[in-house]
Amino acid sequence: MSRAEQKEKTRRAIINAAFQQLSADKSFASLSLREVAREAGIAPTSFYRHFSDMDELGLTLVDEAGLMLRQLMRQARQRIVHNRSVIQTSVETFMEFIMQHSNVFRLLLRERSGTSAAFRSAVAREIQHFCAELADYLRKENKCSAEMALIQAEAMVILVFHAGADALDASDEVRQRITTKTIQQLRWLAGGSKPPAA
Amino acid sequence: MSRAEQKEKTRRAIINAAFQQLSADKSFASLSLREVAREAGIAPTSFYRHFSDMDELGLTLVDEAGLMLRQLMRQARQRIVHNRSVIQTSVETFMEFIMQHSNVFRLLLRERSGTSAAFRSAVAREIQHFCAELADYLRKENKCSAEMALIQAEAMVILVFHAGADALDASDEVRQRITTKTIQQLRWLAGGSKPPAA
DNA sequence: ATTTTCAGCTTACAAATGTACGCCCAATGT
DNA sequence: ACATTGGGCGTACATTTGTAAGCTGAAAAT
Repeated sequence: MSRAEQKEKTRRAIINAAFQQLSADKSFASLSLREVAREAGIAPTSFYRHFSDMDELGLTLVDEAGLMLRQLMRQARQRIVHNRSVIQTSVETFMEFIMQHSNVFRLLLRERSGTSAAFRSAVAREIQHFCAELADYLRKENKCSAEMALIQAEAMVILVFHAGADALDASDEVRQRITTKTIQQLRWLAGGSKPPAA
Repeated sequence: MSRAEQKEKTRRAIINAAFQQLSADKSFASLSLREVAREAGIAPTSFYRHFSDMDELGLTLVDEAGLMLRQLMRQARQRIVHNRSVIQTSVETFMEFIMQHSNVFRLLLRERSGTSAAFRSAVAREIQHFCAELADYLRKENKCSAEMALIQAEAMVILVFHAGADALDASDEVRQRITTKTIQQLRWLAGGSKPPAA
């Protein structure tokens, strides 16, 4: 194996190790360099060959999470075409998605209001992308102003993300109820802004 | 000073020390027993005379935060009577409140989706109280079902809390914009549910 | 073929942490 | 007046942490 390939491989091992350790009971902040190195199967000091410190690793994780968000958005859009309710389809897709990538989602959720300013703004940036895309869709669909569309999109994203957070630790049955509830909430938001004066 | 009085005094010193150390860059999880003890002006081992461990202290903090939430609710209600818009008054009161008690609010915000299950459920309980009170108000005001009122209240609380989180670290000007935005979002929610079919 | 590069290792150390153990002494109980 | 209680302290120890220094061996460059 070439040297570059090998290096990339261990780099991924570190990233995967970090994601793996992120669970309901373990936040990124509570993760230690040594733990990650152990899980990745390398010596603690070898970590520095790839990242200058844990923060740099963290920002990489946030970037990866951002990629996943975009993937989610695409997936939701594809399903919308040949289905009934846009909102219902989107929320259900979202729920499926976060169950599959729960640790990625947990990272975004926690660092969104976490202790590191760098992390907070990195997460905020990713979520802004997400909101902007949704706002664009809403604007075209509802013919409202770009400003209102963005405000509406932000509210929707907050509600969906929050529902996701609750759903992560819930049973299938409770998750179904959360989904229904969220759909209702989004419908209120969507309905309220459609007619500029009605 | 009586012994009981003295004990209560140090207990409060510990609690205050903990709240003091909670800032934008310091979560409860990243707080160490020794740090708290140092700030409170006692020896590390004296901590155990009041709390069996940091978790017990944490739950106490959450309880205190819950008390403050109820105080906030009362304060908002008082102002509503002799003012114009209910939503505007409430959101503005909320914003003022969290600026005054930012560390208390930060605790609730972080532990809401934190790493300790005990904390999460404790915070969830406090927020549920808050939602229930609001839902009660909405039900009477809007004559909608109790179930819908609760779902609506939950959405509102999530949005307001989230706005609060953003506002904490923002400039006065940005905070004003956040306030306006939130009011708009709540109005959509409120408007959507008032007429059961319209 | 020889030199250079560099990912990964081992060893080492200082700092911080949680907490067990036991002493002290002033408020309380008898 | 004497005994007990209990809050606060100092000491001590095992762990865990981040990271500095230096070695090794194989891939890459010459």
